[in-house]
Amino acid sequence: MTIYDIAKEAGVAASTVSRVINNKPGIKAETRLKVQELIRKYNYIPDAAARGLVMQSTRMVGILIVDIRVTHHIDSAFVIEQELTKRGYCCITMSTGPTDERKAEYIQLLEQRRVEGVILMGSMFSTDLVKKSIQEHLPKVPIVIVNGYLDLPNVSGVLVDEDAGVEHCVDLLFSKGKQKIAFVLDAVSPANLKKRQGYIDGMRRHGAANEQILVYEAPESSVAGGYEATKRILVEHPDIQGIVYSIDLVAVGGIRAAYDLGFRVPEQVSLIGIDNSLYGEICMPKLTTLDNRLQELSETAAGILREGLEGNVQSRKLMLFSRIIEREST
Amino acid sequence: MTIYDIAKEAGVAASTVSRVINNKPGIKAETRLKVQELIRKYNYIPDAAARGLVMQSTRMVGILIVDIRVTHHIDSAFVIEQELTKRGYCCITMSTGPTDERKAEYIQLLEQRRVEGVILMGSMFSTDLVKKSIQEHLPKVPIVIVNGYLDLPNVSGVLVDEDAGVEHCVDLLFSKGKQKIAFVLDAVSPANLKKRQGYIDGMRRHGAANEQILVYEAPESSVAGGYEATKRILVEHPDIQGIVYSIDLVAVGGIRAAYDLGFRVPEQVSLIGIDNSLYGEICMPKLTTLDNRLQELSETAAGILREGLEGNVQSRKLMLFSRIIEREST
DNA sequence: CTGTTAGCGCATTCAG
DNA sequence: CTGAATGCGCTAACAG
Repeated sequence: MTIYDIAKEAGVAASTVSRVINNKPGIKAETRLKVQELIRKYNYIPDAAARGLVMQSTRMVGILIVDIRVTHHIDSAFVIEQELTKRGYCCITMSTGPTDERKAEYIQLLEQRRVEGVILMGSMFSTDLVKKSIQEHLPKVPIVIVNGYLDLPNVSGVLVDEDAGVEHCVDLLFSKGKQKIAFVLDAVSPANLKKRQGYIDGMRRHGAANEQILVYEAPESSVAGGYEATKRILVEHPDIQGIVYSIDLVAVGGIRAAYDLGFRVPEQVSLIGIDNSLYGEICMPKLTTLDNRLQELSETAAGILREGLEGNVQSRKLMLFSRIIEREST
Repeated sequence: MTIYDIAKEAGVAASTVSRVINNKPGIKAETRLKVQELIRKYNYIPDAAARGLVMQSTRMVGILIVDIRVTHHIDSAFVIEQELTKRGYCCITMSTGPTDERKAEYIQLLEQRRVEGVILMGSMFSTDLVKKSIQEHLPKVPIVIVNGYLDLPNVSGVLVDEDAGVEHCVDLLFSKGKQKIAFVLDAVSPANLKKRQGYIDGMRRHGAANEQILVYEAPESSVAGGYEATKRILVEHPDIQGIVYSIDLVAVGGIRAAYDLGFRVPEQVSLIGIDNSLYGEICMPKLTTLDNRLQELSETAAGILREGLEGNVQSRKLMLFSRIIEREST
């Protein structure tokens, strides 16, 4: 079923059908009605690709995520998708996987689909290879990185001051008399390195010496990973008083490890996560967490992309402020 | 940049460029090389929409989900997306929201994009309005419903025997001497009604009278909803011995409610969830849960859709078997 | 081995 | 108010 089929049966030209579909003025009410009736009769809907070809506009945007199963990423994608769908855009959301090569490839896939805008979810996209791929394949398309940044004229970044936030976490622990504090990293990403730096700066500011800076890396970004890392800390430093984790998911494994090894939380050791995720509300005790403003971050990113889609493509860099949500684990 | 631009600079015809791009045989090695060089020079990639128009194939599939933030739905979508992306399809994943009208509208959106296959995630899509919309808009496109079914020649369903599974949960509780058992429903969906039926059948089989069938509805599908419902049960029936929940997320709220009200789990009251989700591993005690085989369900759905995409469109109905994973809450 | 031509489904001139 | 012609970027059939 095409406009020609409709046109033939209505006894008009295809252009007339096109005009009716697009609500263009200057059509006799009678013919308009006849055409509309046929459109309804056959449930006809114009082909978006064909229309896109002539209009030079696909009304598609791409959302690249390392792994859509990660809750804070998909939560953010949800917010952005809602906003863009409302404005008539179709979002193609893809899981790239962790490797840089794949991320670059997926940018190429998006070029192939001629997307008009791109969201890159997470600091993991702030890499040189991604930058190069953007320059080669999407040099003009508005791109927004959520919690990341690349210095390119068509790329914007919305960031959170997670480094300062972690520093405040350290402050909070010190204010409760906890001075021996460790930091657990779930993976090496720009965002996590910033968090680690916040930990280091906070500790230094409180007069910690080098050997009092305790950074551990979880074997994987999971509950089990947090469990393992925490067990190691608790064994190697039984007098530890506080642990800050790069994400809630891993912190939640830490809570279990502390319980299993007989450490009382928060009396003996205080635990803090990052993300303000559902995980932190489910565990026992409930997790104190650094809220990195995912909702606002996503809304802001969607807003910037929307401006870009409307023609105002420029590079911007915004910063939001994190805050601590204190619950039962501190 | 189009094939014509490449062709002109290479001093050949557009069709020659097309042949090179598509690796067609019968091109002099010399010209092939020259064209390939220019393609690389300009990072040229053919427009998927234009190609789709002439090939009559978009290589796009749609994945409709009520809410992509629901973990078991997005986990399933991930598996399917991986499989289809690997085969060169581009997935457009959309959150429809809970209303029937929106679900029907989104099916229309997918028609507009001329998708070649559709995944409908969850039993919430087994409704008359969705069925009608499929008949009107996508009567020929292969469609697979994950954990749902519609009687249409182009629609397949992959289901889990969650009713029998819940019956086994009731059996498990009885085997531990727990006879006073309630069931909590997080929402009214075909799948949840099946689960409820399993509870009722199980109770009846163990000789329960009507007044011993205790079905509660959580005010919302969330931790808080499960908390509220459980509090009500515990207050109205302080001698309750077991509670089965329609999903882990809600069960996890129940664990907290039991703790707050001073009920010991599992000694006093045993709790069972459904989904085998991460939530159940995070909470304390860890949740016994009915594994509804999400992974296999998704793989099977992807497999059936793949067959449909390859031309073998037919209506099929498959059933997988759930199993109980016993942890600390029973 | 390669160029010419036509057409995929649509919107947009320009005539009338 | 409406129709015929053109082209968006691409592939395929047919010549040569």
